[in-house]
Amino acid sequence: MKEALAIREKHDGALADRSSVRLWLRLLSCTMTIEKDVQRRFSERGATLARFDVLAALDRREQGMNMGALSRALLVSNGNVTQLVQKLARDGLVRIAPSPADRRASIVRMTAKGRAEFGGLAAAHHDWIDALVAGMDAGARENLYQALGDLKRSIAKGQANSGS
Amino acid sequence: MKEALAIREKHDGALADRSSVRLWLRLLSCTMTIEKDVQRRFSERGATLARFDVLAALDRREQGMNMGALSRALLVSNGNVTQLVQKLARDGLVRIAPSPADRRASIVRMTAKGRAEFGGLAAAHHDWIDALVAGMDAGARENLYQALGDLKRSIAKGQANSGS
DNA sequence: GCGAGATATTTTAGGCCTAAAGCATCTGGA
DNA sequence: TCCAGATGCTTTAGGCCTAAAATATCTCGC
Repeated sequence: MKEALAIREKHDGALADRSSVRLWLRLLSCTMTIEKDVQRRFSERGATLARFDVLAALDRREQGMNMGALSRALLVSNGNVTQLVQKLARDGLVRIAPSPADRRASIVRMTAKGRAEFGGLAAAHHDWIDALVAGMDAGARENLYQALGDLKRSIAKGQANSGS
Repeated sequence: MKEALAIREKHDGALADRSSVRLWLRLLSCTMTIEKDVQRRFSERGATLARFDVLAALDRREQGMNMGALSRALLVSNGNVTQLVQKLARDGLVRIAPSPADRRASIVRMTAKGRAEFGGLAAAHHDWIDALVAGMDAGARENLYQALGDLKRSIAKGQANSGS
């Protein structure tokens, strides 16, 4: 019965014969488990992670952001941002205004309603994350953070070496 | 210009005031960067990660798996597996047979064509992963692997504590 | 044997995401 | 001035994923 709590790694046993792949599968497994947990909790509150991410990017940017900046900040495609922002605007959480400087561009700002919604979700969100990492002491957390920093540098190098 | 290689973390600066959230955002950023890279490379070969995962689960299971087992192995919903398997069957990479023991169930097996396709993709896949972690020495990789093990245990504990 | 609930799967409706094509507008050089 | 290419955004077509409802079948206790 204590197996019930173990987090499973995709294709455990198959493929995992190379250490780099084993590392990647474990990384993926941890991330997906957390992400699905967070997604589920958001959806219980009628929200989604993607919409939350948009609001987070807009938070404390009183002056707003245009679509391209949002797309870059969120690491998602332009078309995706269009879709998310239009729905957020329909729901009154953001407002889209034409850019005075460039008629192709629009400026997206959070509304008061958006700010209120974001505030509530953000508080819940970091409580959830806190709970998921609560089993690690400060040293273990810092160690993981640094190790991920190593990975991050390695990824940047690896991507640079193998062209676009 | 050297900023161009830096991997960005979502809502850098906002939200990241709690160490647990900073850790989570870095984890997410590393995972997403690798995953998108892998996705892109698969799609250049006319494949997708989701389909690859199904084939990987079926690999060296000569006797096949039923849909539920696949769903559990891949950590995705039943409906999702139905859809993926039906398309793989259409493309001749897997075969769906009725279970002799249970008329509700079906047994999915990889075909020779599927096995061939999987072999090629699997080889490429671990080369890509190798390249992405090549910037870390063996010690750093082992350290990250262990640190992710800590996280994994913490997640399991955290989920257990906060009910389903 | 039978029926209630469990189980295996599929269907449906809908959200997220991308690449590529298309449209509008801007900008810099001839 | 004018226009070619760059840029900002939207649309389209399509893949991934989920939760919940619907089907079909199984199983177990009476």
